[in-house]
Amino acid sequence: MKDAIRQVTDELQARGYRLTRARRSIVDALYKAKHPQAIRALAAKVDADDASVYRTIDMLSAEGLVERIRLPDGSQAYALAFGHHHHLICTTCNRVLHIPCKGMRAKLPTHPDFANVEDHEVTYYGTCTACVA
Amino acid sequence: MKDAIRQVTDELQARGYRLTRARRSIVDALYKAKHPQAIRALAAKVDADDASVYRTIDMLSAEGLVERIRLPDGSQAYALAFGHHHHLICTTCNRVLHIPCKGMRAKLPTHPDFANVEDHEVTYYGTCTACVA
DNA sequence: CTAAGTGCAAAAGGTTTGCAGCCCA
DNA sequence: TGGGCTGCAAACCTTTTGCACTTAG
Repeated sequence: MKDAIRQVTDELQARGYRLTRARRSIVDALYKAKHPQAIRALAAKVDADDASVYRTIDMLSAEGLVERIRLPDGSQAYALAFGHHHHLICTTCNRVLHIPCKGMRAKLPTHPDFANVEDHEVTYYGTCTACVA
Repeated sequence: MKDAIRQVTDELQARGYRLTRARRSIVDALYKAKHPQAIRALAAKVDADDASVYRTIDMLSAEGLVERIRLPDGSQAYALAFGHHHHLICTTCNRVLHIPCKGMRAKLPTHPDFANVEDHEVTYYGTCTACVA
């Protein structure tokens, strides 16, 4: 499954970005992490300067290669972007689970002041099995 | 419609909080604002110290009297809390529109590692009529 | 009257930025 | 080799905290 990393790095090169040690390290860490990573957590475990981590995450985010997840406490975490999906977040341990999006074309909302809907984001909050003690 | 403010202040007193000038000013500003307010924007227009604004927003948030809205750029904004609803956010001007939640009991998601879902949050992104130039 | 709440100022973090040097293509 | 990136360090901004004073109840 090392292909997930290759997929991102190849894509970066294809888009004209250089493949540096710092960037490899960051993509690698994002891949290895089982859960979305807070920027500071990422910076701590990566072979790159804090500034580079911020710069790289901004870049990957802008390129749509990582997705930003907003945790219940208001902080943000990042993960390699996959297909469109929704999140189940455990309000106890902040674990993030994914559910594929089945498509909601049928029930897109309408509003007099809104012209068109381009994207959507759904998050469910609850308790994961590990936290129901 | 001054009742919306009274509703919050009365509720605060009922819960044992003191009704201070700073708190009045903050609730008032949140009410008068047509759109959700970033903390710093709020602090700028309010008759209270920054520290008090942070403390008050935290408190109101914890009491469920204000809701936190996450804008597409990752920043957060606050507004007096109403009934449960979803958001339509214009990705051009950041305007936030509300749609009442019709209830999604029927289609709550399931996941082997998740015990129960207690809450949900839905946001649609698109363009508002004012921004489709 | 008296404790909750405020303002002030300092400290603590987090993020951004400028720039000299490095190193990928 | 050259320009994109990086590391470093300083600057910047936001948020938190301690404490003496104020004030709502």
